[in-house]
Amino acid sequence: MQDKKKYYITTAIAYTSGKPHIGNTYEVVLADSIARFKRQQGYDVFFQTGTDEHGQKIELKAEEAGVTCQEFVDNVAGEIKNIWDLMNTSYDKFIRTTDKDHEAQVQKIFKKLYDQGDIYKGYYEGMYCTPCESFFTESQLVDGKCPDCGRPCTPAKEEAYFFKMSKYAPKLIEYINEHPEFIQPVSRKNEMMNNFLLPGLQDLCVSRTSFKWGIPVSFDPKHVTYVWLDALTNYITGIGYDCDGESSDLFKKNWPADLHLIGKDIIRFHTIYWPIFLMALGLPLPKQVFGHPWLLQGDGKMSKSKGNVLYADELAEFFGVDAVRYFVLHEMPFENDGVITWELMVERLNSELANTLGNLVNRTISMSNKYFGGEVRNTGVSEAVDDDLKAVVTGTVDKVAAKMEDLRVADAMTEIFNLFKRCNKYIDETMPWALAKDETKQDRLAEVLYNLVESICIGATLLKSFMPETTERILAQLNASERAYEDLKSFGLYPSGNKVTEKPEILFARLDLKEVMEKVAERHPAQPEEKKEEQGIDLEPKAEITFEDFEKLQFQVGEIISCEAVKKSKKLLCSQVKVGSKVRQIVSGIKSDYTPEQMVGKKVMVVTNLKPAKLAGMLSEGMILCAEDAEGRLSLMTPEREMPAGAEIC
RNA sequence: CGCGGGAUGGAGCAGUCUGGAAGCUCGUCGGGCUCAUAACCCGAAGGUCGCAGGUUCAAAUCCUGCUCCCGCAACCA
Repeated sequence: MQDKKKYYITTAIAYTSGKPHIGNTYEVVLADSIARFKRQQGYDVFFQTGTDEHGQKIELKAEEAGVTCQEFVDNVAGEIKNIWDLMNTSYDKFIRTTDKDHEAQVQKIFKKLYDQGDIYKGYYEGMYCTPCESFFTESQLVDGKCPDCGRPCTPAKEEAYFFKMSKYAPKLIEYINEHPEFIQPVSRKNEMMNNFLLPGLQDLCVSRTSFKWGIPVSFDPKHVTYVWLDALTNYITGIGYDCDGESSDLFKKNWPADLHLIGKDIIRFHTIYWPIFLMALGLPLPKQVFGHPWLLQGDGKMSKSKGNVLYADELAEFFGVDAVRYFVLHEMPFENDGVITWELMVERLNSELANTLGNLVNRTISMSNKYFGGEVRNTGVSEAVDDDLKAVVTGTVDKVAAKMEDLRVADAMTEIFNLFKRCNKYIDETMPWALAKDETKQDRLAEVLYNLVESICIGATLLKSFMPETTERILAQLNASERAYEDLKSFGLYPSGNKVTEKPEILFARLDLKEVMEKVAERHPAQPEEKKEEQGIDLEPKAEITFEDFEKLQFQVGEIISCEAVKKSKKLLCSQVKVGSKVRQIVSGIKSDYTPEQMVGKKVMVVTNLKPAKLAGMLSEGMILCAEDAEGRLSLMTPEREMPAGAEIC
């Protein structure tokens, strides 16, 4: 037996800052369908996924939750793994970046790259704003001042390690040009080239001193490894890479990866930084990186109060695991983002899964039982109509394979469902119920049912990569075993005389949209707004101040003389405000609640001794005060009686 | 001129790279059938392919300009 060809596929590792929603889950299901299909085709597949567990954000989240970082990530990683398992994903390895062997390897890699001169110690050189504790580049400054607070910045340096990206850029450009299939979809390739590679790469900061939750730099422990060198390397450490040359057999067999499946948002890191790291380590580059689109939630923005945040486990509870797998795989286009809503889920489940597939299996089994006591016989009494059915059925595997080769998973599934639709049509063409009434046509009737059962077996086998459980359920009902991949083009392998189940089980029950929506509403009651008003709004109390502190503030009535929207900004209005005899300019973030026309003529409460600042390049001399409710709606504070501009508020 | 994505029959999308009869699913309407989960099969209606120019024998597709949406970033003194 010759060695099977290997296929190493990875997903991006999920960040353990919280429970993954359906969009995150989509990626691993997509990878799973590809991995399963490759296995079915006879590849020796290794499928890795996992979690990315370091960083400042996790440090903060853990602190909020009142637990240690380790406890926090253990918890979330467990949750992620549970969802991956629930979705029936067949990963071979679940790596965590807090795994000891990963951490050790990252330290070695860091050291190696440092020793060979690719990583050097340098400084964030930039303009530093002391009060804001932030660095800015020259270009970020507004009139040479801090874009945040408007105060002057001073040149400063902070120690950090950098990776010399530019050194490898020419090699990478050459590689990408010579391997057009490397970046998928192809449209992304130009984006990377034009925006990043051709203009010249900046060196990448690979360490931080501002937080602790990370892998320490072994020779300089006040630094921790910053995300990319830590996270991206999971693809090699997970299969046993060792940079001292002691790599495992698993690594030797599987590297380079055949496919990194990632979200379109991190294409840059996977097609530029990661290949360059690999070049520096002297390793071959992955064969392909596919930046898939996103699965968005419909109904406007994702919002907990609207009750429309979708999680895989809850969807699975409503619809079943395979229905959710079907949905995310089938509804996701190749290049553009897909949409998921409860309504669409129900529609797909009813029309494709229940009507087309479930009903087909059900009616076929029912007829076999009704006419032949469940026995399915191949009588050889064929007619011309059979030919097209057989052609479609036996031709499907190649079509599916072609689509999968291009990673067009949704299209591959459509091909399989075309097979099932063809079967439904075949039933109408042959009208078994009519044959049943004719004594002389019993053998023909048997043949028709045999053709159907055989077709369904082939279709069900093809479905396995996408809906593994459904495949099993169908085959069990047909009392058949899974077909070998190479037999999917051979029609007639279902054993003649075999018996199907007596009681067909409903594969997918139709759902009533209204009922589902009611259940959803029950579970996610939209938070009534009135309730909040009744309850009032409690704020985090600020530290007590003295009267002297208060006296430092000056409030006055201001009259808005004119007002216009600030270009380049979605939220800002720029008002000319008369305070006393002078007019000053104030920029405020209230565009969402007031139009410039509404503002003009209003008397408002103004903080007049606030240090002027620049907002979106506009000078703002003061602050117009507003009340804000829980939804962020604003209301100007205006005097209850007529008051002259400039009147003190005290 | 911050970055990016989008605009195709009522809804959701494909087609755009590599110009060449406008397609899919759902919905609507009409018909057929009754084995089946009121399902299945056939047919029909419905589109200025965002707007305006240009290139071409030919443009949803290429070029130019514009409008409107949506993310992200920034900003809510």
